[in-house]
Amino acid sequence: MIRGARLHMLDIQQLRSNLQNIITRLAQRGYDFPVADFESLESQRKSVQTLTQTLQAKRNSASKQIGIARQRGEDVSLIMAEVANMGDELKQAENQLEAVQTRLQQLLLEIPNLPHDSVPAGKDENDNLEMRRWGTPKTFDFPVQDHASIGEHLKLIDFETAAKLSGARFSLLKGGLARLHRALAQFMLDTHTQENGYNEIYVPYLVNADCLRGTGQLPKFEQDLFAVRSGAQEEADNPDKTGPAGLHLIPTAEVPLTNIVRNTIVPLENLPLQFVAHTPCFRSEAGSYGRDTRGLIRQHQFDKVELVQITHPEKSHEALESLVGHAEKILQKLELPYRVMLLCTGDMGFSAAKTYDIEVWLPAQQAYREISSCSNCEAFQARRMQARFRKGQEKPELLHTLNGSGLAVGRTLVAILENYQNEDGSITIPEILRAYMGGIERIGL
RNA sequence: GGAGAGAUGGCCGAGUGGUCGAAGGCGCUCCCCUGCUAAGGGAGUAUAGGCUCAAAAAGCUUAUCGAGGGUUCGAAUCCCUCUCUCUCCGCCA
Repeated sequence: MIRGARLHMLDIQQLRSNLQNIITRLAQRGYDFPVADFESLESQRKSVQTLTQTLQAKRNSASKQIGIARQRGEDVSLIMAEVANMGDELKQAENQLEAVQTRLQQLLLEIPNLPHDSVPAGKDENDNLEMRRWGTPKTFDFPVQDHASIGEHLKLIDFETAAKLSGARFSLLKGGLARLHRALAQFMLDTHTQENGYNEIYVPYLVNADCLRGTGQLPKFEQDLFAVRSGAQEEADNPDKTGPAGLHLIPTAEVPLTNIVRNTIVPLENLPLQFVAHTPCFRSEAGSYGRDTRGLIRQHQFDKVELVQITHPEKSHEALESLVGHAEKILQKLELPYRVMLLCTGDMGFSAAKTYDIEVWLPAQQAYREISSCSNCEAFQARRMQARFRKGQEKPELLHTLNGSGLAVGRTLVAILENYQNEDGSITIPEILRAYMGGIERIGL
C-alpha cells in the first residue's frame, strides 16, 4: 500500500505551479533550491504515480468482478488468470513510486520556510534591522565584572563541579543564585499566565521523531539534538519508531507545545491557543566550539519559559507583535535595557517566516545579546504537523504557529548578575523578584 | 515485570475475506411541514493525494478502519511486529 498523504514543508501545489518565485524567495535566505533534482523527481513521480494508480484501478475493478461472479456462482478462472499476471507489474510500480516519493519527501523536508514580505533581505546578522530600544544602559563608576566572575566570587556558580558531573557547557548554581534562577522562572510564568492570557502547560522533555519533524528540527538538524535510549535497548535503531526508541531531549519547549495540535482540527472558536511552559532545553551545540565557552551564555542544558501561539492564518502577524510584547514586558519589569531586532532573510531559523530577536544589554560585553527569539512560522510547521482548524462546515485549513522565548532563564540570570552588580561584588535583587526571594534585596558574600 | 481485554468516521456502535469509505444511532447542515414550542418528513454530512483542465466547475481515480509489514485476484475482517488504552497482580517516586 502506498500512503496517499505526504507531508511537505512548503505547499506542494505552490511549488509545482510557482516554482521560479519560490526559488527566488528562498535564495534570499541563502538557500539554493535543487531545481534539477526536484524537477526530475517530480516528473518521475508523475509518470510512476499515474501508472501505479491505473494498475490499482484495474486490479480493484477486476477483483470486484470476481466477487460478483463468485456470488452468482459463475466461473472466475478467466478473470483470475488475467489479474494474476498484473501482480508483479503492480508491485514493481508501487515500489518505484514509494522510492520516488521518499526521495522527493527527503528533498522537500529540507527546504526552509519562505520569508514574509516584511522581512528585510540580507545575508547575516549585520543586516538585521533594529526596531526599537528600551531602557538606558547603566553607567558604572567601578570596573564591571562579567557574570561568570561575579558568580564565582560569590561562590554561587560552580563550573568545575559541573564539569566533573557532566563535562563542559554545564553549570551548577548554588544557594541564592539557584533560588534567583527559580524565582525568575516563577515570575515569568506568573506574568504570562496572569497578565498575558497564556495557559500553563507541563510537557514531556523527551519527544518522538514526529514531533521534531513537525516543528522542523528533523530531518536536517539531528546533530543539534541529544538522542536518548532506555537502558533496555541495544541501540536507538529506528528513529522513526514511536515509543522509547528514538526519543530526543527537547531543544526547546516549542517542540512539545506546538505539537499539541499535531494531527488535530481545532474548532475556530478555540483560537487563538496560547501556551506557556517552563522547561529545561538540551542542545548539543555542535559546531559552536570556541564560542561563548565562558559562563552561562551557551550551555548544553538551560531553562527557558516558552510562549507558543496557535492562530488563525489572518491573525498570525498581529499575534507575533503581541508575543514579542509579552517577552519584552518581562525585561521591562526587570528593568533590563534591551533592543528588538527584526532578523533579515539570511539570519532566520529554518521554520520561521519572520523573526524578532530581543537582545539584552550586557555591561561586561558592552553589547546587546540575544535573550529571546520570537517567530511566526505561518503554515510551515502546521503543514508538517497537519495542524488545522475548521470554520463551520467548510474544509479544514492550516493553522499558523508562533513561538518565542519569554525568556531564556539562564541568560536572564546573566543579565541580572551583570546589570545589577555592585562594587563589592554583591547583586541587588530586582524589585519585582523580591516577592519571589523571600523579600531579600541583595545577594552577597 | 506477569495475566487478560481492547483500538472502526465528530461521538456511540455494527461489521471475521468479496459490489465496504464502511450498517444503525446520536450530533451537525440544508430543505419541507406544523400558527409558537415540542414532534415529524426528506436530503446531505471524513481526510489527503493524483489525472483531465489555462483556470474554475466538473469528472475520473488512488490511499486511509491505531502504526508498519505479510498472505490473497481481493483485507476493517486472516498472519507477524510495534504503539497506545483499559482491568487485575507485582514493583516503584
